[in-house]
Amino acid sequence: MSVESGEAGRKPRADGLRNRERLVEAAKAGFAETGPEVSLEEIARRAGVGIGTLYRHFPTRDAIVEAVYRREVQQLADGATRLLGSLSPGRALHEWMRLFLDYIATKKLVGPALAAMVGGTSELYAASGARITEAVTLLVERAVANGDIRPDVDPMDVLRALVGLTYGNSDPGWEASARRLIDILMDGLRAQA
Amino acid sequence: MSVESGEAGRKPRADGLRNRERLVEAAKAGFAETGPEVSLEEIARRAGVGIGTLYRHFPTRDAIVEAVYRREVQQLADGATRLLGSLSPGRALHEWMRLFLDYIATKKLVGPALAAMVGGTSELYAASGARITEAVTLLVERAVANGDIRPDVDPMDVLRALVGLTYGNSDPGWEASARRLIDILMDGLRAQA
DNA sequence: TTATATACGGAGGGTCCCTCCGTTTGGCAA
DNA sequence: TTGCCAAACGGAGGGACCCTCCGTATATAA
Repeated sequence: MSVESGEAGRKPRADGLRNRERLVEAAKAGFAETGPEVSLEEIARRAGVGIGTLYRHFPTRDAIVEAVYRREVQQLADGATRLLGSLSPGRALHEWMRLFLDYIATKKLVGPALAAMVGGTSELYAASGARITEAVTLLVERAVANGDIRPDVDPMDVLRALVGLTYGNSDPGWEASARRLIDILMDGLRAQA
Repeated sequence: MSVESGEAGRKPRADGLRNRERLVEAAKAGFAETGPEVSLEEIARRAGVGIGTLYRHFPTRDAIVEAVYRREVQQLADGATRLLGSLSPGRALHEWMRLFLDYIATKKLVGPALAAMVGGTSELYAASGARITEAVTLLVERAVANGDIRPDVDPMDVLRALVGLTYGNSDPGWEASARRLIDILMDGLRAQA
């Protein structure tokens, strides 16, 4: 009675947080190596935890897929500000595009899993789309302001180009080719009109 | 030595053919009711045969999916000539459009399963597309020749309209709505320019 | 009718899903 | 520090599914 009945109970246990993190990491690796159909027991094994622990943290398969996906998007968005902190805006944009490739490689694996679910996929994609848009807009605006790239660049065009690059992927050697195209794209952006 | 070494061996056993047919029928029903993830054991159960029999006829899941799909397309294409044999060309076209709806309802279930497979889907779809195109072309040409519909109708437009009708399906009541639209479409086709 | 190639059925071994519950451990109060 | 106990752990186990293998049954041809 005397205690506030809010839900700010005790601090979450350190092992719980650690295992959750390990599971997401293991799931990401599993999706990348085995594909979206990787078994949950395999993920638990990779993470070095029991299957029960996996199910406590992620009651459904969708839950862990979403966790992986959300984290990737978050890291990609955070990557923009991080790169801007240590590089010139132009180089930050260039590096971020490369980061985008890794993101797509992950999304390519996670995407089908999401698509296979009934409903539920759109909000997740929409939310992630907004974050990515913010990130690329920030990068382009800074690069333009710094004179690193031509001023008539629409951030969304850059995003479209990046997404476009990734179509027709899944061939071996695709990623190397996409990296070369990104370099070419950057050359184009740097060329003052 | 004295016998031709071709592969025209003995006649296939009647029970083998019968069970194969039952399996395809059961698979179709299973896809329709349970969805593309229906278990192979469930299909065997529906067909009233042992699981071993299913695997002998269809060594992979893909094989039975393909069998169902191919048969549906075949039946739809055959439906065109069948209807032309018993109805006026205009009515045959109308009935065939309705038949198309059932086909789409099936394809909608089979399609995702095909899409989920890696590769292999395109040839199947391409082959079926050609058959459907032939069928609709035949129907439209006959109906035009008979004066049942206006002469400036491109068969492919009819096909596109039919496919278009089916977008945004999977809602309850979709099929009834599509049927009404087909009636309206036919009225439009009948109206002489 | 008999021989035999064909086809049948389902037991069985392996994997996976998910739940349940006895055991362990980290956070916190005394 | 110590001890309590909520929180977290792990994995056995039941059920479903996948697929293979092989003994049994039967349709066809001679």
